[in-house]
Amino acid sequence: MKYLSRPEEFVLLTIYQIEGEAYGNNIRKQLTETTGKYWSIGSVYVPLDRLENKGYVKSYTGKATAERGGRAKRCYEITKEGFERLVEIQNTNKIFWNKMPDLSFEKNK
Amino acid sequence: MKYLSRPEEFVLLTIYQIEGEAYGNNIRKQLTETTGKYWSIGSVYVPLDRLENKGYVKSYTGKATAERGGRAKRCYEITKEGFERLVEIQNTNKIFWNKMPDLSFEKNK
DNA sequence: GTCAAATGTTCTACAATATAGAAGAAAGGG
DNA sequence: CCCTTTCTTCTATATTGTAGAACATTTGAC
Repeated sequence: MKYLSRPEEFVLLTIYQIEGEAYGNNIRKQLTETTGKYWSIGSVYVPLDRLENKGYVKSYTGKATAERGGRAKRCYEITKEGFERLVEIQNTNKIFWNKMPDLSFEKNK
Repeated sequence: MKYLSRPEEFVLLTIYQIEGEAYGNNIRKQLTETTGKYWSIGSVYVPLDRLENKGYVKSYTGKATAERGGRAKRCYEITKEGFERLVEIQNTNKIFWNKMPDLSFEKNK
């Protein structure tokens, strides 16, 4: 097999979707909002590191212009390889899921 | 967080999709066919066990009527809890992916 | 200046999962 | 019987998940 894990997928996808600078804290907030679930610090930063090691994202030091203090941001952008992974995941999702009806509807039958 | 892992998701979904008896070897063949990738024995059976431990599937001993000998099959069916998980995954996929254009197309722009 | 608050990241560590494949079990055909 | 086929169990290592303490940096208030 060898797909990205779910957390890696969601982090990667979030970087792709965020408009403007995508950095750890930011990504974490977005994930919390999108999923409505709690994301610990580690469950964002660790996958981020691993994605970078695998070459799917690369980082640069963000502008230190924080609204109210704060440490320098480490911003991420997706690489070509990372993008290709996303395409692959999207295709896999299609294959597995497109044949499925809406299950939350199905449930009530 | 706490979603099912990818392998668990795919195995569970495959059980749902298979018509007739869903047992390990069967599921493995189906996964290979669906993804076009190699699935080792363990990468099917281990998630299966874990899904059962978590109560998302339950098993029963299948009919020993093999076409040409063979050990008794252990067949699986999805439980109510397992189905609810699938619904949840489908919803999460929707949230994350529905806003995305077709990336394999996007790539060529 | 210096202290507290705000914003971010690094690091560590243990739990859980992924993944491969050797070995074992059962049934049928010759 | 024994070989082939079909199928599962078991085991073991590598990789990921997940949480949060600790640390770093900047700003505003006084």
